[in-house]
Amino acid sequence: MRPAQDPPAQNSAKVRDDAPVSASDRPTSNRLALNAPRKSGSLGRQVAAHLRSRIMQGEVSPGARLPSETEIALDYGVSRVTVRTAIKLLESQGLVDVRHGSGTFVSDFGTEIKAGIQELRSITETIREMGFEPSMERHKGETRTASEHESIRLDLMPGDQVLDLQRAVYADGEVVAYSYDVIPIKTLDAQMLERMGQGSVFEVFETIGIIPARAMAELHAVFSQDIAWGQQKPEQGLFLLLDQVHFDKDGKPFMYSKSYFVEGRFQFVILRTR
Amino acid sequence: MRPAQDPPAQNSAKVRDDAPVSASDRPTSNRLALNAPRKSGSLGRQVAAHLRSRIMQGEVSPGARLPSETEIALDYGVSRVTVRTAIKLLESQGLVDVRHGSGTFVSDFGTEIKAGIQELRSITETIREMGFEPSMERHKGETRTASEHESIRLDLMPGDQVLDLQRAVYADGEVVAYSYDVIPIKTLDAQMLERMGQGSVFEVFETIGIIPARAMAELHAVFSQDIAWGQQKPEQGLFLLLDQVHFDKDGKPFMYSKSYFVEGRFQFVILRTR
DNA sequence: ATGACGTAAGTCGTCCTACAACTTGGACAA
DNA sequence: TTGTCCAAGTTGTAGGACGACTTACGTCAT
Repeated sequence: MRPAQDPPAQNSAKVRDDAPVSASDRPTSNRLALNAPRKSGSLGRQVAAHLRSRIMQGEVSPGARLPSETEIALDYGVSRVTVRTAIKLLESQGLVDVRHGSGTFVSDFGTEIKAGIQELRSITETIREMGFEPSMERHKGETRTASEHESIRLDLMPGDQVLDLQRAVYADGEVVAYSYDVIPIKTLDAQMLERMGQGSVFEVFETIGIIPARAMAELHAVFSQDIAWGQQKPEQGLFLLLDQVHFDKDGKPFMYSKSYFVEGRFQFVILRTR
Repeated sequence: MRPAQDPPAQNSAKVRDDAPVSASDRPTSNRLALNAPRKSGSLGRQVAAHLRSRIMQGEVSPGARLPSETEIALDYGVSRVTVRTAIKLLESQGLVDVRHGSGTFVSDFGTEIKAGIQELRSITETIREMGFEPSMERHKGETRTASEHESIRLDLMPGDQVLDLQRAVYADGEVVAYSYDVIPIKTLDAQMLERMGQGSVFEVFETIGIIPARAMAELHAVFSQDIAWGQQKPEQGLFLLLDQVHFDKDGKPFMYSKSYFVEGRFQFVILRTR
């Protein structure tokens, strides 16, 4: 799985149009039209999310200048302070580049990245955003007692029960990863347990009010024949392991997952900023 | 190399003192005392850097509340707006947690992370910050013509010369990574070329005014016997490859590096935020 | 015609003041 | 004891103002 993204033609011969995007071919006002992404968080975050989606959809091309903060503020009907917090957020994500006295520009990477590691999304969602059709196959889904190692990471009492999910993740029918998830069943009923196995676990969590806020992950290279299974089991046995614990906004861990990405099938891109 | 950091005792039985840090046992004012980190960037960034170092040095313990924005503003002699931009920056780095109506709290991770992938630092510097003594051994250091692949990534003309650096990176005398760096020699003189081989290449770049602003990296798992060399060559042959291009603030690529981290010797921690 | 210079407009950075939205803890009444 | 309400403290947003920086453009001397 290597989405549309060869050696990113950074800034070589790329045309840079430094003129702000014309306002003619888009709605005359975005006031109160914060409906594209979901409607949560502070006003600044909402504006950030909306700007983000506009950038992602290519309304402003990479390298081009955004409208000035004042214009955006008028456009959305918010104060310039709010716009600034929104832009600061996008800047910290490497999506835009703010230059004192000059303007705010869409980063040359930005739009291509999307699936950077630093953004907290489910694998399923990431695959879909990259233009592939995600699917899953459940290999195992049973409740058992948490191991000591898992109890520590998930902040559980000894003997607590967990849901052990083992699944293969596909993109357009090709296996890209093997997922080993462990979820405390404290706050789950039978119906939830069943739904967990189907699609994205994050969507299920969302329905019960658990929204992921942070994840603490370790990266490892793994060489083993005991990880993959099924028809498409890759012969090489080389994986990139993302070993992570997910936390909600209150800092409570709600899932411990080991994701083994088949080397070469999934492109990990990291944008590091100062 | 597994620095002091076992299963991070997240939020289990950790004592949370929600009282702001007392102002008695530290300088009564931080006004104009922005000397701890280097003195660059906007005022907001300076304040952020200073707050960051204060947090890192444990002046405020994880989970504890920071002084209010108003207090900090008075303390540093800046406006509350500036303090807010600083805090927003720290929040985006996952260092603090801002709660509306309640206060700003030091993240439970925060202080332990430091060496996350997302922060742009040299390997040398990272090792030092983790409490080890970094050293290097040069295996090769010669100039040659750039390959086509390298020319594309570094935005070079065909036939341009590059410095090919092959080094082993040690932490407390133990090899942790093998570094393959490619640097265009356009803007380098003979003296610089010599210094490149010694310590951190970033320090040399800094002296000639090139400051890294972004890096675009790919992650891969690699299994090969042709990467390591020297006395301590690990027998396993399993590496985590960080394949990255470094850019300065103007978006010009100035180095292409492949860093092969020996699996198990170097802990990669990623903090993902919403 | 060409280049250096100064000027002015545009944009982000910072400041000030004020109020709204939210959280927390304590006072108070049932 | 329990529940409700209120007040104080903190972060979020607003509006206006000015400083710092960048860029484009016109002027002027060469």
